[in-house]
Amino acid sequence: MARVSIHNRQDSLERALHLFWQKGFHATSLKDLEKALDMRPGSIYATFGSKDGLFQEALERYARLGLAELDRTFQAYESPLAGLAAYLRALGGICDKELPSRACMLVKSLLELGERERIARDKAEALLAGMEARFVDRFAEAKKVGELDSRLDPVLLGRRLQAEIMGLRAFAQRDVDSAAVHALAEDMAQSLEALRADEVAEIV
Amino acid sequence: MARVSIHNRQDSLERALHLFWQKGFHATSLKDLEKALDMRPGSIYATFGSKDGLFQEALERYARLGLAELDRTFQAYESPLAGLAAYLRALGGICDKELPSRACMLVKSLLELGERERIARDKAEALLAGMEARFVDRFAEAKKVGELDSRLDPVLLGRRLQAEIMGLRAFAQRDVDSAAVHALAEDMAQSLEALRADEVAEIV
DNA sequence: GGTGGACTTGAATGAACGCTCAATATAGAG
DNA sequence: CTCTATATTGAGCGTTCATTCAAGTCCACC
Repeated sequence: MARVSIHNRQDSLERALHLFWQKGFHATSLKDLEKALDMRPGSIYATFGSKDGLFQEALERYARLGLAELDRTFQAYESPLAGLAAYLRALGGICDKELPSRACMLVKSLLELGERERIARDKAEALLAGMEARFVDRFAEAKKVGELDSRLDPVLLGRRLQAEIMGLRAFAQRDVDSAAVHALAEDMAQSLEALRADEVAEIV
Repeated sequence: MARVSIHNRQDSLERALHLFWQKGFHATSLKDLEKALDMRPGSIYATFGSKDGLFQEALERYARLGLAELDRTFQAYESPLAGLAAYLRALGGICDKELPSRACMLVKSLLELGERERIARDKAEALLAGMEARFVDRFAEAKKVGELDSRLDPVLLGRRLQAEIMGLRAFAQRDVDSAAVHALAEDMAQSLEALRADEVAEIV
């Protein structure tokens, strides 16, 4: 038919995600994107529509990859609580990885975006709600299999866990040493494991 | 001598703080500031030097007010743990107040600012470290008066508390209802109170 | 080996950005 | 009242912003 594209859409999106995650929406200019994607403005607009559109797709990709990692961790542990604790401990090693940012991109977006970027902001909120639901679901599962005391509320626990993760990653964004982040994550993981029904029984 | 200023520096700074806290550094333009401060660019630059300079002063003011409120809460409670729990519960009502943002401005800045605004970023980090130190100090005090088991580490507890607050306020930034935030804060407060030495004894 | 059509290019757009400075206004000192 | 010192003004600086589009490029197909 016609000329074939020299760019892989997924790959371009991955590079854009890297940049947006690192610098945030406002601080990432089209110049930056042109360089990172090795595309001229016309191509970027033909492919993604607008800077906002590209950002929203990047957000979705970020959340999709994050959820996949979450599920991978959960599937590696039969026990829901153990899976959640393992996820927390894995987050403790976030300083040792080479990432665009140690903070969660959804939280960065939630805090950065205002009324003028409402659509992207709402998307970030929705994606965060989706992650929260995943946590809630695991706690509900833990309750079902008797790991969790029946008096505990999975919704509250899920929110609390998400809040702890947000805090952990915001803390990691500071220029602190890796050991401190590991210690904090370990502490959170232990609190989580302390919810196990047989242990809770002792203090109720 | 000469013409007297028609603007109160503190008042101008307060208005700038309001704007920066609400919209963040990048999304706040000089046009916005001119309107909010009712000052023309020349006056703003004569008074504060630059947009960065104004932002840094706003950050400092924010932290100073935040620390003052912290200390006010602590002084209202003889027991360190009770003071910390009260501060958490007060944060639970953050949705009911009219604030520029429900998220912490220091965290917003930490997540938003990059290499190009390094000075302001470092300032935000330092101010966060200062708040963390305040929490650590209260936990150390709790340990000293025997409220806290001697095996617990005040530094870790302080960091954990700060992380929880960061998470709580990031959660509150989402479009959730006030009751959910109250419940989350209450849950965190109860975890904190469960650290009381006499209760810890039961599970150790 | 044209030719059609999708992809790419990059100069150009107007708007918005942070910021400057010569001009102006104003109040106290003499 | 005049002079002087400082505060304020706002037009305008050069730059950068996101975005557009006419022109050019290249491949599949006839």
